[in-house]
Amino acid sequence: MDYLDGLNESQRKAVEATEGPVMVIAGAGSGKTRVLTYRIAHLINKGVDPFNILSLTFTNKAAQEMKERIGKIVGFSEARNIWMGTFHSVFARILRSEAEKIGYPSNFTIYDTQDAKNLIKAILKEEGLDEKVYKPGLVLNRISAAKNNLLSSTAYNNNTTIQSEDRQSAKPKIGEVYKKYESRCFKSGAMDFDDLLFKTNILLRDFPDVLNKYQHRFKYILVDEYQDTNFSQYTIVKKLGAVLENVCVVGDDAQSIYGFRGADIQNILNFKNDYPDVQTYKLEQNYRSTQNIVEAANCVIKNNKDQIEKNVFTSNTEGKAIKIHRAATDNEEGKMVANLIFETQLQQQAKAKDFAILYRTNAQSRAMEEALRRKNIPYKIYGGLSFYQRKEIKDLISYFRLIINPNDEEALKRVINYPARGIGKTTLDKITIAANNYQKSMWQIITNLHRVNIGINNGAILKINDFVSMLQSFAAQITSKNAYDLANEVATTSGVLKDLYADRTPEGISRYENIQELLNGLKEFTETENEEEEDVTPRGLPEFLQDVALLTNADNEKEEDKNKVTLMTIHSAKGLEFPYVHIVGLEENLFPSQLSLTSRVDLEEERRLFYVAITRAEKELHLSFSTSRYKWGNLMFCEPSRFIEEIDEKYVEYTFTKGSRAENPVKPKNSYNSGYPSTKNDYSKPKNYSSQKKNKPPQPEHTTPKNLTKIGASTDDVSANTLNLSEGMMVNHQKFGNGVIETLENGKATINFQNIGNKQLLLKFAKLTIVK
DNA sequence: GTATTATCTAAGTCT
DNA sequence: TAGATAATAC
Repeated sequence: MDYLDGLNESQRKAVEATEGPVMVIAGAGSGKTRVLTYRIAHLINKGVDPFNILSLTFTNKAAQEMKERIGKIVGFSEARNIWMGTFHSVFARILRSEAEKIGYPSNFTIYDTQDAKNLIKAILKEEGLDEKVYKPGLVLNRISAAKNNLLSSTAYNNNTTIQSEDRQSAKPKIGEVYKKYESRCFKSGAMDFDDLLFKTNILLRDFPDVLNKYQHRFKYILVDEYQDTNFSQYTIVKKLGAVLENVCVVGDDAQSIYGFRGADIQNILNFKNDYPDVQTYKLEQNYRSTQNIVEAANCVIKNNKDQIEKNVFTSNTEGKAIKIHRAATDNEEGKMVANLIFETQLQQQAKAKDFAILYRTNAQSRAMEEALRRKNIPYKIYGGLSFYQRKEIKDLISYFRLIINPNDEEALKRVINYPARGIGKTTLDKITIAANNYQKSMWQIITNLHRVNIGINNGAILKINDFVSMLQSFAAQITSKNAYDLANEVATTSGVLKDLYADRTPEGISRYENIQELLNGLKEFTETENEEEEDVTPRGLPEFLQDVALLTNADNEKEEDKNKVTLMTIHSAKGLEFPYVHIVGLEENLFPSQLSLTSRVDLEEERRLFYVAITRAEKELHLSFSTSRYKWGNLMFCEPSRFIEEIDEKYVEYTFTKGSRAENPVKPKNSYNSGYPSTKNDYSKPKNYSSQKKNKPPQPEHTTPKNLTKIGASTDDVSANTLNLSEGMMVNHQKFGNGVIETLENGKATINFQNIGNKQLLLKFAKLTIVK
């Protein structure tokens, strides 16, 4: 089999060891995907039915790409039958066909984080709990962690450790919220992300026949990125593989970066305890990166304690030194990176798609975007708000969701009064209370208003009835119309299109366009008539909706986005590679994150994150930091990240003089290498300013004038206003027109406007101009 | 009941 | 600074 010839010794062994438990420890860039691909292809060539292979990947995109690669070896008609996808999407699919067993409808809704948070908020309100104490995000995290450890709300409430934890954090009612949350989701026929795994576990635990069925269906199980599985996922794999034990896990403990999501690095460290006769293979040769990059990554990771011993090496060329850049502000950093990319593009004939800018937090993308835009460098951003999470899209999709599952409470609440149809807060509150009283869903209440009097006045009842019959008429068309036609009908009849069209502001126009884009997507979906599947069922709305909630931006990359600079968080860069990589924002409290500094475990995860970031690079790696940065609206000083220092100096090159403070960081050519300072961490930052304090720092001495005005602009304007104004002055306000200042004290002014009389304004917000 | 305006608070990573 | 929510005006 000639496809095996392209593999090295250990890769080949890992591919050929098809029977029994196998663990592949794959260093970064060591051809892990290759092994997985060939292993599956090899199984199929050996006669294994693709339907009997379950391959769990970390993203849907990875699954898609792998399928394509396997298809090229064994043929696409075979490859498409493999069960392949993320844990979430594969088990969502299985849950749909088995849902009734656990009391769910097969058309259950998948709640995304937004939906889940909204539900938590509603529950907090009903329970009279203070949102400031019980922060919805935090409560949800707690519930999520519980589910990932397979704790139901009952188990949560009976667990003394957890209860005392919650009491100690002054949030003893989280357990009750969890209980309500659980039952509300159930009543709504909804599962959140964690439920997809949690309920799968319930299914496999309580229904031995189902477990048995899947144990024999999935004769071969492969799990990619095994180091990032949580207990819930681990248990699923363990159970499914318990009979045949053909479980192959691939991963790298050094790249475990999802601890916050419950991922347990012990799963991979302890794999051999679970399967004593495991065959272990280590892939240690890196084919991706230059020697400098590989060695730098090794330097960094050796600072961590817990790890499986391995020696990642490469026979690639030494490559260029890793460049370290300093900037004065976050915007400067953006400019600098944009300039570097621009220059490299010219000098090395590189394409835009060869570059990636990686950051720790999504908020950092803004400065990068702006700089790239100014230089006309095409870019694309992953993460942040996905298309499907935009308000207008979610609104329309909520209609779709309701058509398919009318009990979906979060969808109902979103659209029952959007566009405005006179069903206000009071009415909604009454419905909610009734739903809770009768233990029914909101939909069940509003479709039975003629039977129970819950104190809604007749006018409102009429409006509700209109809404209900509109939805019912949509639902009636579900089989007769294809997804696009029905969606169009919904968008028009519901008034969503009209409402968005009426808004002619630029944002409004873009919202309208987004809806159009969604409809276009649906059209395409409808027209690609299941060409791959044998059965030619027309694709309706239910099929489209099935796992929209699980889609991310990466999953629907457009053709025109192919040749663009990639901007993403390091987390989402996992598994990817780029010739030129810029890691930005290497500052203490940002990377490593401030929240990680108190525990060794968290700090080690940050370090692994840095390791992941470094090892994305093939040819060139640039690290940059800024000496000041906006945070929560304040300019703060930053210290360079400790991670920079962890790389041996022989692999790096500073593009500025560490001791001075006057370098222009944009021009690396003649400024690097000139004299390292003897003291560590001396990056010319004034020592008396701690980045913890929210002091307003002095202006950087040698930044460009342009930048200076930009930093100071907003604050200066305000203070100018405050300083120059005095009582009796005539000022102009954008909306209120001209008026005379009557009083003026601590940032507040009472102004007598000619048209509307007295008004109190905060000078911080009011954009006043002096008339005389 | 709805639309506009003022005020508050938040930015850690993802399915 | 922005988005979410509370307060206020209509």
